[in-house]
Amino acid sequence: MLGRKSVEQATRRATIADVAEAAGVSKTAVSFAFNSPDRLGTATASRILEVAGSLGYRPHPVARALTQRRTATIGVLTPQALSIIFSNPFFGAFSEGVALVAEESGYGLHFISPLHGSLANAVSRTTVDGCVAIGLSADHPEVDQVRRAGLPMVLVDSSALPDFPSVEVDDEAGARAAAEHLLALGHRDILVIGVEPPHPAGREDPEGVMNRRLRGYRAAIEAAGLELSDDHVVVGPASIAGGMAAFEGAWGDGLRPTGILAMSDAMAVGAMRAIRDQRMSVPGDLSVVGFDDLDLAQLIDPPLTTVHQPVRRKGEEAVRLLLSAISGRSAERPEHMRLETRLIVRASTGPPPVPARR
Amino acid sequence: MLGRKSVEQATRRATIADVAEAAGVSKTAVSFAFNSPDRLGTATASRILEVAGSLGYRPHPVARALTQRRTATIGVLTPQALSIIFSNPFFGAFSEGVALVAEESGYGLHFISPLHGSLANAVSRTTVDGCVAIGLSADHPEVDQVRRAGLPMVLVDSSALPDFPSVEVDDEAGARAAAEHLLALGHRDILVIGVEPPHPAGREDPEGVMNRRLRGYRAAIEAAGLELSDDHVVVGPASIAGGMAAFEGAWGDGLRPTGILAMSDAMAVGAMRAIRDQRMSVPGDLSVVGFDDLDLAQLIDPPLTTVHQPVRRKGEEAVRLLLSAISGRSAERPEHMRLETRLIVRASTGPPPVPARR
DNA sequence: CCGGTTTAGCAAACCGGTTTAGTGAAGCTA
DNA sequence: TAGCTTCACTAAACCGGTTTGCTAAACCGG
Repeated sequence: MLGRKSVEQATRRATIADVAEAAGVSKTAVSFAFNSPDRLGTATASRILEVAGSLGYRPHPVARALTQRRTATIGVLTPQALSIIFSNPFFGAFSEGVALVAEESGYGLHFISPLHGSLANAVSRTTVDGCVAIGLSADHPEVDQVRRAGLPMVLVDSSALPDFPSVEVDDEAGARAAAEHLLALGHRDILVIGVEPPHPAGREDPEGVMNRRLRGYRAAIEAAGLELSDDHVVVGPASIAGGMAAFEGAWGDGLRPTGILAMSDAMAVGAMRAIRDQRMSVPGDLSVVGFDDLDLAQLIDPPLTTVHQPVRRKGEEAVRLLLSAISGRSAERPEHMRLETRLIVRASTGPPPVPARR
Repeated sequence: MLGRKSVEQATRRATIADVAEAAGVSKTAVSFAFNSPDRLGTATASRILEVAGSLGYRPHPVARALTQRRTATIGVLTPQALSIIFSNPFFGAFSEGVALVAEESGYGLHFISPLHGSLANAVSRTTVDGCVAIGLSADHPEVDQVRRAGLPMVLVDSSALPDFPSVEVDDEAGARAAAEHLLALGHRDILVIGVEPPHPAGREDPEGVMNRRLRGYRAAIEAAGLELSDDHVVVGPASIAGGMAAFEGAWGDGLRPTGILAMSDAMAVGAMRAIRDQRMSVPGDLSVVGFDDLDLAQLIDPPLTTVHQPVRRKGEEAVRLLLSAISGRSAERPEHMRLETRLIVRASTGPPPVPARR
């Protein structure tokens, strides 16, 4: 019975014209009854609503969005497939911040990934009032398409573009602090585990997060009179598995560092797991420093020394900037926020082992 | 300069009529050029596309959605605010599965939470082709609204409704296996840490996940000739903090269990942390069993004994069912899937300590 | 060179709402 | 009781596309 009923309703959804006819009024009146009841007589308004209810009428959201030029939705642009993104705890924390501000302002969230290869393509099919792009390199062709579409956008963790507002953190200073910490403990042989840029290799953004952090590491290392050679920088996807693979690769190549600088907590955790698999201990044999300071970092054993960045707040601020751009009350010049990072020392770092075997 | 340019474009976005006029053709021709170029002469089609490009024209997605009656978007309905949901690793894994299937079918993802209190309200404002609802109790009034709106929907982890397809797991069997494991190890005093239903308290769903798992635990305990008293069941939000608080509360009330059955991995982790704070060890002093088997479970120390459920696959299957409902090729009767659970024994469980103090 | 079929393109209707400009009746002032 | 407002409501235009039905020209075989 229910089944049949729902089939009938799926067949033909009630429209505003149906309600108008059933109630013996104009479409305008029905629209008023829903949107500005004070423009109607009390009796008429409530009768219309009643009729509408009995017909199961709901204003069609798409039609409404068309006339109001507003979808009450913001898009989150990600450089990778969503199925990869959602397994990344960093992204979860970021989304938390995004969701918090979006929700309290009555906006829904739409996640947009490079559908069938092209982000621009995906964006142009999508019904949003504006979007937050995370980790998009600024020279991406997609960015230009968005610009031409006239869609408000805020960039997070991208090299800043003058005409879009942006939110980033002081990656370089954070990275430098992490490296200085290891150096101060006495480490001299340091391996950097970097996050692989998701973009099709080749065009690499010199202002991307990867390179900014690398500059910080390198600055500290060179200030100590040492050198960071290219073979001491390995990369992989920003995941636990990626961290394991990166460490195992380097170890297999014969590298024997005493300290590891990982560009994400997830990779640091992966490295720690790989280290344990080699029957070595953290921080006894190797020290590990992460980046992000996710919940994860305190959770594991030993708790991870890492560079804290306000991931959640990045999401919040990005949406705030976006909402003000959408409402048109944005400043003359787009705002560029740079948030702080700081080193959190926990138990995954210590002095290097006394040189026994080498 | 760029700034001014983008302002101008934001002022007035090119429409299909603009392109038609500039190219000296009809709106129809422009539409054809984009959607079925073979209905136009090759020269005309490419000229139109060129003109469109120079004007920065993109078909307006909302207008397109209106005529095509399709938004290429599916909604994910959550019972709690998104800012809470995204911090839950269970949800991340579930979303992964959802995203995987949605993306490969060309659908975008829209997350819908109880905006301003009402989920139904949020749903009716949202432009989606169908939705996946997770953890919604079936007697929710929202469900009826969705039914009346004629929107295809799939229920996950809800008590199944006959006229909506659904995906669930065998919670009861999984819970029973977990309890039997503790009992077999010799535990006699067991504390259950349950997930608090997110709904406004009062109306509790006897077929909800919480109660299904509780039945499983209870069945095993009673089969062993013991009893699970009400004060040995504590609840809290399904998070690490919730697990800590739940254990601390019970301990503070004087309970001294030797085994803990937690209804989520996150709560189990929280309990383990609280136990360590009390200077006790897992599994030496207390054994802990989780539920879900997230990545988390293998990551922590000691690795968590837990009930595995195919979280990610739940997301995948739910979207598959939804897509077939959307395309109208759904079966006469909605399909109800029940996936398997199984106990994974790791290192967080062991025999109870020999009775020393008591 | 003729009737029939393709081809290329257009005008108008349509999707389902919102909004503007206006109309007739009732209420109020003088 | 004329003239001005206010009230309750409506017809028609509009948002920006797609789709249907049609026409005129080009093509074709005989």
